[in-house]
Amino acid sequence: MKSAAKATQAEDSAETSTQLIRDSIREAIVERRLSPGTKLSENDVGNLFNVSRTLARAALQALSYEGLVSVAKNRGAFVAYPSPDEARQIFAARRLVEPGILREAAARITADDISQLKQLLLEEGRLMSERGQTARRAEIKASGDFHLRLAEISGNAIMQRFMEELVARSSLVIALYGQSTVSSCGHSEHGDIIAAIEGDDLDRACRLMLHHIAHIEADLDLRERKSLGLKEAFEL
Amino acid sequence: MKSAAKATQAEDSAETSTQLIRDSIREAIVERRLSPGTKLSENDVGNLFNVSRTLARAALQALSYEGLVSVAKNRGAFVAYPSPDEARQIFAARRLVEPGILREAAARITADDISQLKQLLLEEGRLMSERGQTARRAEIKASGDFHLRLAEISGNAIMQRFMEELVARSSLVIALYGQSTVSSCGHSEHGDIIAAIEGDDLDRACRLMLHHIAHIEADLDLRERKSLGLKEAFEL
DNA sequence: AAGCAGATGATCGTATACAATTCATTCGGC
DNA sequence: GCCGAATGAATTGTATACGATCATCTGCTT
Repeated sequence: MKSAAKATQAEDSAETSTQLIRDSIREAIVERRLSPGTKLSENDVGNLFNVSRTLARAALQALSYEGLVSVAKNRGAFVAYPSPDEARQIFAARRLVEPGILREAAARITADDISQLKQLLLEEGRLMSERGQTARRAEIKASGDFHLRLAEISGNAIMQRFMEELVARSSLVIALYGQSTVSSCGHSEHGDIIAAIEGDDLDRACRLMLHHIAHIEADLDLRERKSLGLKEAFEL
Repeated sequence: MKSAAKATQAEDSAETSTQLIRDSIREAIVERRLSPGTKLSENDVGNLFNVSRTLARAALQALSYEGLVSVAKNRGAFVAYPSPDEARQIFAARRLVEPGILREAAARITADDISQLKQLLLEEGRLMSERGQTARRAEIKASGDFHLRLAEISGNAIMQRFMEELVARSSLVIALYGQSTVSSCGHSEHGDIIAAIEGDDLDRACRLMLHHIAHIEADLDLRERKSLGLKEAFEL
C-alpha cells in the first residue's frame, strides 16, 4: 500500500461541516456582513446551519483561534471588536512579514502567476467602478486576495495561513476604524507593486509594499470607540 | 464604569480546563515526552485528565490549529509528524520574521529586559552542563524561551503568538530530523545576539539571528523518514 | 421614586448516548 | 497456501441532556 504516509497535514478535502460553518462565518465577517461586536450564539449558529450546538461551538472556537471572534466565558461568542492597540499590532505584523513574503514570492514567481495577478487587479478595478452592496463586498475580498495570492506564490503554507489571518483581521479593523468610504486599499498601489516585481526591482517592490500598508493604516482613526456595550450593537 | 469595554480579546485568565489540557499536551510535545506520530485518542486524553471526550476533543482541535497535532478524519489525532518540506517552511518562516521581531524588540527593550534575558542564558547554560532527562527537557524549553522572550519584548501579541507556534513546531522538527545529540541551538549564539543588542548594533544582531537559525537548520537531516505507519510508532 | 433582592429565562459548560466509520481478524473460496 | 469478503471491536462524528452561570425583570423596602 502506498498510502500510510502523509498523515501529517491530513486534509482529505472538505473535512467536515464544521469547516463549512467556520468558512461561511469567516467570509461573512471579512465581507462585513457581520459587524464587530455582533453576538454569535451557539444556538443561532447551529440552527442557521442545521447542526447541533456541538458543531456550532466547534466552529466558533476555531474562529476565536484566528482572532475573528472573541469568546467570553459563560457569555458567548461575538464578532471580534479589535482595540486600537490590537489594530496597530495587526498592521505592525503586516509590515513585518509582507516584505519578506514579497521577496520569497518574487523569487518563485512565474509568468503565469503574474498574469493571474494582473487578472485579479483587473477584476478589482472593475468592482471598484461598480455600484451596489454585492460589488462592494466582492471588492473588499478582491483587495485582500492580492496580498493572499502573493503569500500563496511564496510557497510557504505557514506564512500563507498567517497572512490569511492578518488579512481577515485587517478587514475587521478597517470596518471599525476606517474613515474614507473608499473601503479597500489603494488599488493602483497593487499594480505598482506588480510592476516593480516584473522589473526585477525587489527593493522598490518592498518599499512600495510598506508604503501601501502605511497608506491603509493612515486611513484609520484609531481612537477608542465607546465600545457600545456589545448589546446595543445589534439589539438597538 | 470602566469595564464594559474589553470584550475584545476576552481572556479573564485561566479560562477552562480545556486550556489546561491543551497546554499540558503542548508542553509534553515541546519537551519531547511525546514523539511525533504518537496517537492521541480522545478517550485516552479524556481519561488522563479526568474529563469527558468533549473536552479532550476540544483540546486536540486547538492543538491542531497550532500545527502540533494532526487530526485525520475518522481516524483520530496524532502528534504532528512534519514532513521535510514542512520543516523547511517552518524555518523559512522563522528566518522571515525573527529579524523583524528582533528589531522591534530592540527598539523597546529595557535594561531590566536585558538582565532578564541574561538570566535566562545563565539558566540555559547551567542546564546544558547537567545530566539527566529532566535537565535535558528543561534545556530544550529554555532554548526556545529565549526566542519567545524576544517576541514578548517586541510588544506585539500577534507576533508573539505566531512565534510560539513556530518555536513549538521547531521542537517537533528537531526531534524528528535533528542529528547532533546537542539538542538545542547553539547556546553561545544567544549570548552574541544579546551583546549585539546591547551594543546597539542592530544590523549585526539581525545577521547573528539569521546565522543562528541557519545553524539550527544545518543540523537537520531533512530526508523523508519512512513515516513508520503511525501505528508501529507506538504499538511496536 | 430610587435602589436592591430574589426569581425567571436564556445561554453556556460538560457529560453522556447513539450512529457512522475504520481497522483488525477470521472465515471461506480458489 | 494465499487472497478476498464478512464480521466484530474500537474509535470517531454528532446530537441531546442536564447542571451552572449570567442577564433581565419583577416586587419589595427605604
